[in-house]
Amino acid sequence: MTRTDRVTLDPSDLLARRLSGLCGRAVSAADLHPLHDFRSHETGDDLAGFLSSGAPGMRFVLAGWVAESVVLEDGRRQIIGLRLPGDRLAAPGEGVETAFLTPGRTAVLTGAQAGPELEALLAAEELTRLRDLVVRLGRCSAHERAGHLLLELHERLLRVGLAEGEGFHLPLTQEVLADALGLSIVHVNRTLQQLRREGLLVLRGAQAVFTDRKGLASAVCYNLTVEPSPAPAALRRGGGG
Amino acid sequence: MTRTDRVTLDPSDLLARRLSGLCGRAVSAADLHPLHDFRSHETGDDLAGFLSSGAPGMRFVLAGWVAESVVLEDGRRQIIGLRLPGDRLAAPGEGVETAFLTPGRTAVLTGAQAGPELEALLAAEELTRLRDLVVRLGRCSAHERAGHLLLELHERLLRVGLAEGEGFHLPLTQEVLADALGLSIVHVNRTLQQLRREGLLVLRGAQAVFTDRKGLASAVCYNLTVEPSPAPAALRRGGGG
DNA sequence: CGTTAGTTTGACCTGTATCAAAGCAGGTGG
DNA sequence: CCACCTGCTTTGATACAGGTCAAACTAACG
Repeated sequence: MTRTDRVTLDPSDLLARRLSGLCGRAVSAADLHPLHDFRSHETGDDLAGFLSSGAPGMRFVLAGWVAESVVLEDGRRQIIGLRLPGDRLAAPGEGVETAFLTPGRTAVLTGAQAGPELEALLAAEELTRLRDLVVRLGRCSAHERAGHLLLELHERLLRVGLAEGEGFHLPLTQEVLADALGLSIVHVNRTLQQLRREGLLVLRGAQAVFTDRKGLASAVCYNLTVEPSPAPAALRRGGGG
Repeated sequence: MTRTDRVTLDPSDLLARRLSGLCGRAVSAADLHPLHDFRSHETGDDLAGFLSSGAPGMRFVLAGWVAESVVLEDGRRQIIGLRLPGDRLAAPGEGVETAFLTPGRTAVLTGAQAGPELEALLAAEELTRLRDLVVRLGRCSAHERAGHLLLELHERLLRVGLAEGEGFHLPLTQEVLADALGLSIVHVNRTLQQLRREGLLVLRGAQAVFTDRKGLASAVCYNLTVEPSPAPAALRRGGGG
């Protein structure tokens, strides 16, 4: 149904990959045995009650994209975080709304892995991401913001094996992008067009491909940290259509 | 020397006040016995090495204001956090620069109080503040940003007893405000003027006084959470010099 | 096919940045 | 005590990035 399926991973495998990268040591899928309480979610599902239940364990996204957003009284919306497969879902703060942007799945991790050590690493990572977002919104142009976000998403997907090479699946409408970037929807459209015109990016439906990732990164002050493995032939050939 | 002295508190008392508010239960100054390693700092002192030392315990600001900022290659600067007396100083993340904006003092808290429970509360608080900042930068006008920040600072000072009534000491240049608000320095100036013209605010040197705090709050979508105690006569009379 | 959600385009407006220069205050040295 | 810095604030003129409004286009879907 969605193109996400193209790259399919066992959920434990995806999470193991994610946590290995985070902890700096190997975490095998076997370690994640106590992954349970799998659930499916529809686009738009609000996770508020579900996450505030205070049940023990950590809840992770296994598939689909989740947005955390704040909505002001007059309707302005700001997305303060995007959660991708492998990311932890934290209890939403006061006034924060957490909802799936696509169909997706979640599960709960308990046991030794889900201890304070992991908690600390996840918290640090979220803090870093939030700080980057502050800088992006406070001091970057529309052009930079867009490139910056796309590069970040790509790297995060690479880390969990949901992207290979320079391309990735971007299931976001321009409206969602606008809310994530602090821009108007019309301006997002024009900004993306410019990135394409500059030969930095190709967008075909929900598929995004960097045509000059390093160039883009240096153009928007993004610090690349993940090396893409070369895209396997299967993906490169059959990719878009 | 600075006007901060006008409202002087015992450091343990200030910190006790801060932590009581945070934990939702009384924390007495006596509990904070293991407060030690007091240090004085000058304006501009960079705290990088000092905070990354990995020494045990939590380091707190006792006096003065600290800014955490990120500087891009081309010199653009974004302040991602302001630390006021009573705030914890966390180890700065990659690329984050932590420095005193005024002369100040710090100390280390160890022992039972400085446990994971407090750590969690502080982290949650910092997360909330960072999220507010994201919304401010992403979806608020200059006018709203400025009002929002001033209201936040005032409430934080109220909580530690460094402000009373509607006034507070604001030791920030317009350049620092600009970097905190994601605006140009010139525009900060004009924005503050507008707030004054609207009768919401009075600025006299480094002293800021709200003339219509509730009005301002509702004008900028700020959710007030702290009730100011009425300003004591001494402050109201002698206030400005 | 009509409907709906999303994207794209054009015209126009406004908030904010930029540049340059003038005021202002506190501090220093003559 | 005055003249002179130096850092900060204020003002004016001008340019531009990005917002808003409205409408056309596209593609998926029943």
